Amino acid sequence: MKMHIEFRHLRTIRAIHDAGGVARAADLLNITQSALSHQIKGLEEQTGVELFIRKSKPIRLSVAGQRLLKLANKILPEIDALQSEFDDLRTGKSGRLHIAIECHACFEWLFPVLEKFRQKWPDVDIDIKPGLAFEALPALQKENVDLVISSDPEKLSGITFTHLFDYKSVFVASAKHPFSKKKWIEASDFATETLITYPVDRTRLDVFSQLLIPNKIEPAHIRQADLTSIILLLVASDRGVTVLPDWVVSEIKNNSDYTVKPLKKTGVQRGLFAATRTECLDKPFMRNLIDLAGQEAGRLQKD
Amino acid sequence: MKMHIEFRHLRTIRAIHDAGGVARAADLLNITQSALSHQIKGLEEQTGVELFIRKSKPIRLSVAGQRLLKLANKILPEIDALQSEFDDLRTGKSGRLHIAIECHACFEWLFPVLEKFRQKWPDVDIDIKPGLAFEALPALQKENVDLVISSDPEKLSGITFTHLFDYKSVFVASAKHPFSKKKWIEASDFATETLITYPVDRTRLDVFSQLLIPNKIEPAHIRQADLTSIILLLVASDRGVTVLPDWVVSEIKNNSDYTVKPLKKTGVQRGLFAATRTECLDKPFMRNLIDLAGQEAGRLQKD
DNA sequence: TATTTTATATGAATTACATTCATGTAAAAT
DNA sequence: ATTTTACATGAATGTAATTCATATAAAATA
Repeated sequence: MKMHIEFRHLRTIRAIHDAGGVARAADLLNITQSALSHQIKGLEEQTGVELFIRKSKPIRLSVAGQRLLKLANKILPEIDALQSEFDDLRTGKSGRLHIAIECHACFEWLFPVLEKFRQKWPDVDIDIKPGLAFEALPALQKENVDLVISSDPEKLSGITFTHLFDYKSVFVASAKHPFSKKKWIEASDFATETLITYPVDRTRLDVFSQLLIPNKIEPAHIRQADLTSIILLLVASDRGVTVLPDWVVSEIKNNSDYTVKPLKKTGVQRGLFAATRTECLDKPFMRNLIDLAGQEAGRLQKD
Repeated sequence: MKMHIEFRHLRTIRAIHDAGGVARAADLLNITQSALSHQIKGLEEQTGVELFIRKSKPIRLSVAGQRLLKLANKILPEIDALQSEFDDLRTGKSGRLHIAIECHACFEWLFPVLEKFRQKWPDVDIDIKPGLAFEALPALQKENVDLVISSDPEKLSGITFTHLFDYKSVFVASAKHPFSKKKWIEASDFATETLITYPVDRTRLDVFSQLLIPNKIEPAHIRQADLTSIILLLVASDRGVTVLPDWVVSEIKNNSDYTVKPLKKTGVQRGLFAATRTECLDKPFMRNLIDLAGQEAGRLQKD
């Protein structure tokens, strides 16, 4: 009889020990006594050792049997634990939420959202994957990430874009800057300026994608800074100008150090979207994250 | 499809991960690709979670799949370890050696034997079970113990008695004791004496079973001591007399503090036996223990 | 001690289910 | 665009686990 040790056998050993006999164990396992008898016989042949002492009548575990029982007691709870982890995954109590962000400024509002989220869904594995500028949506399709924050919804099979909020890209300069007298800023105005941006690809910056590239304008200089607060510091000290989402500058709108102007006469309006695999929208935690993001956006807009 | 997580699945997950794909894993496991495909599909239905990401072409483990892999890497080595432990048990490299001793004085020569044995068979679980005076042989039959040291071989089914050595039970008293003038000691001589014995049942003491009980003699007093050295100390200071195996007293034979006499004119000769379950004699470590016991006995006799 | 009861073993039949075979489908590579 | 590679799937097959019917043997009981 060719046969491996299987979980069935571990359950059997445990049951025979707990129930104190094959017949009672059979009841416990909803199986016939005969099946168990065959089973342990097969197992003994497989392993080559006697697992039971058959000289007394409810049979007892031999030394080898006790060793096997020890393993059973170690292993069986682990599968049970695994199953309940899987249950959590299935019901959406736990899961993976790896995020790619196309829009760099979004960190500003995303972090508070994730903080709230983390408290509500402690079992969800949250991570932000950097360095996925272009590949963010393919990565989403390939399940390398689970959420992409993007301003450019595309029609992609299996991917759903959920609108979070709209914002305007606005020009920010020092209050002393000559452009403070202008009503709005045109693309050509940048030709003589030092533009301060996040250190990411141009295509991910609204000022380029919406204004400078279409108009084929190149700023006089470009300077990069990681953090929004650093950018604003540089701008305040007149080391350059920048373009930021309106909700980022809302806090300095009434600060006399800065001047804030719309881009073009009409302004540059953009939307922000949460891209997910469509089936992931069924997961409670994913819906909840999108809800929280919307709420946080509303809060920012009000300021 | 009703199905449990089985070791097969753990091996499969591991193989798919190691080989980097279902087809290669199938080779590794000497099974068809189709079988694995069915297998993992069944497993996913059972567990209720997707274990693989099928959007890329060699399929990759999902979060849940990685969790399962972790369990596989934890559990699979444990069965391998168990199997090799079972191999040791089967070949007799390891095993259980629980000993019951009917004759209390036997500790004297058994301990050095066990010490040698322990060094040669480090994987054998040695223990001495106390409190099995009468029940020693039934316990042996029921596999509660594996070796009984006994002076009274019986014909019992499945039990083999191996002769270890013969010894004489001899009378020991202080050199100042009046009996030092006697050629030998009779049962009736004990009627006036304080007899010092091990604190065990009379039937396990040669002086009673071979001399006093058959002759219906009761010593004047009985005093008990655990250790042979204590008994000899008491005897030396003339607090009583005792009866011990000759190999126990060999070391004090030429000591002028003691007088040693045979029991009865003919002496009381006894044999010592190792009782084991017959099938256990096939085990190398059991034969070796009996050999070692014989050797140790020879050494004691020479003194 | 004999007898009944309880507990396990076993051979044959059955059932369940894992595997294979043949083929389809879809992603990567050329 | 086409070929190649990798996985999926339905039906058939084969194997092994389970059941059924019954034997055997140890404990309990009378």
